[in-house]
Amino acid sequence: MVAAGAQPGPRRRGRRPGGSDTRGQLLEAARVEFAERGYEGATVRRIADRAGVDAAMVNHWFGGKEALFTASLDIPIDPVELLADILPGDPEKIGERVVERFLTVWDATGGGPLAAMIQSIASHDAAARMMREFIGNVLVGRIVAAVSPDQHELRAGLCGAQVFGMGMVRYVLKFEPLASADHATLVAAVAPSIQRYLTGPLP
Amino acid sequence: MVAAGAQPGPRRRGRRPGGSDTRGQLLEAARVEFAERGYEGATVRRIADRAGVDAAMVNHWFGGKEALFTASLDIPIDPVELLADILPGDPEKIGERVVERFLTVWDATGGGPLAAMIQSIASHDAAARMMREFIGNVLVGRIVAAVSPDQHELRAGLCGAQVFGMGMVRYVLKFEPLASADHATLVAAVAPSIQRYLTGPLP
DNA sequence: GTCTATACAACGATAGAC
DNA sequence: GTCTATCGTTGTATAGAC
Repeated sequence: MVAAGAQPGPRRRGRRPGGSDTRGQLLEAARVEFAERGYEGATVRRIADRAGVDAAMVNHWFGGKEALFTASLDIPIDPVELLADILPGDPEKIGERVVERFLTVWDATGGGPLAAMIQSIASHDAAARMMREFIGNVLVGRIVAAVSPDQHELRAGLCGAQVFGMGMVRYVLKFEPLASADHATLVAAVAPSIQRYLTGPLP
Repeated sequence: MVAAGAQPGPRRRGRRPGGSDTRGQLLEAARVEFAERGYEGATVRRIADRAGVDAAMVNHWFGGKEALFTASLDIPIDPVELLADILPGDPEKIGERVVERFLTVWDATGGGPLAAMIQSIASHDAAARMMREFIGNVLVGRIVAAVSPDQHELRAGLCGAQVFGMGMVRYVLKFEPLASADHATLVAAVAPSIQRYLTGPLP
């Protein structure tokens, strides 16, 4: 579609006076768009639109769509807050806190971002690599480092698989009654598995 | 639609054998392409090419790409074979057989189809609905119907979540060492959870 | 003046619709 | 088969910083 006659704001060409943070605004817009639409669904033009700049700025500042994507994944969520909520307390009940916490986070967002993230992971190796490193080194990695006696990486993978699967079935597949079950039911059902993956005996 | 070539000889009674089955060939081609490339990755032209017909046939027979997609999902895999391999034997060891069986299936395909399926589920409501019904009514549904004492749907969802998550982390995310772990290790680690979801006590 | 940030235009590719 | 829309990308002119 051609630009409509009513322009929302004729953007001037040339360098902006003052400190314009185009790069930062592109990053912010990219996080939203990638989260909402996945890697394929998000378009460079739309991200640039949201940032209020031209699409060419993506190439200028990042080199392309993929580079923008990886750059935007630097801090998807705040791990400090998450870990501060999970780690303190009885180590024998950390499985319950993990399940409860992820349910709370995903319930709030409605599952859209989770579906977008899964879609990105499944369709783009770069996204899979990013998420893999993020889960292993930051999210689950720090949990197992804090509470697991051995085999930290394997435990992290098992724990991630259980949490990921629960999110997928509940929020993406929307499989009933799991999709509508309350937190207490799911915590009681799933937490023992998480607890065993984290602190229980492993082969 | 073009009929088979005019053949010399006496006129046959009844339905003519070898009539062109454009619709069926499109379905078959669509299953392969959708499985290999996901919904977005598969193109109407390529499916039609594989079927040996013109792309316009997709519109003619199905009405569009999405309708072809849903139609192609009718029978993704053969559930009879799967269940015949899992159900017989000690009910207390069915968890082990479930894990072993899915690992074998997915190891053989290398995870590509799984990634494509996950991508389709995450990006298309129609795919999610299809898979939900397929899992609930056919795959896991028959397992819980055979071995679970109660709460069949919840148990099916929990079981599906664990299996799905394991496949996602192992084949799509490729999270080590889980991605390279042998079957025995994963069966020993995951089967107890599956077993509890299927036959154990639930809240 | 030089350099950099910016917007605009247009290109080649591709996919879906008609 | 053709048409149209849209994608990511690139080239280029311009406005302002230094």
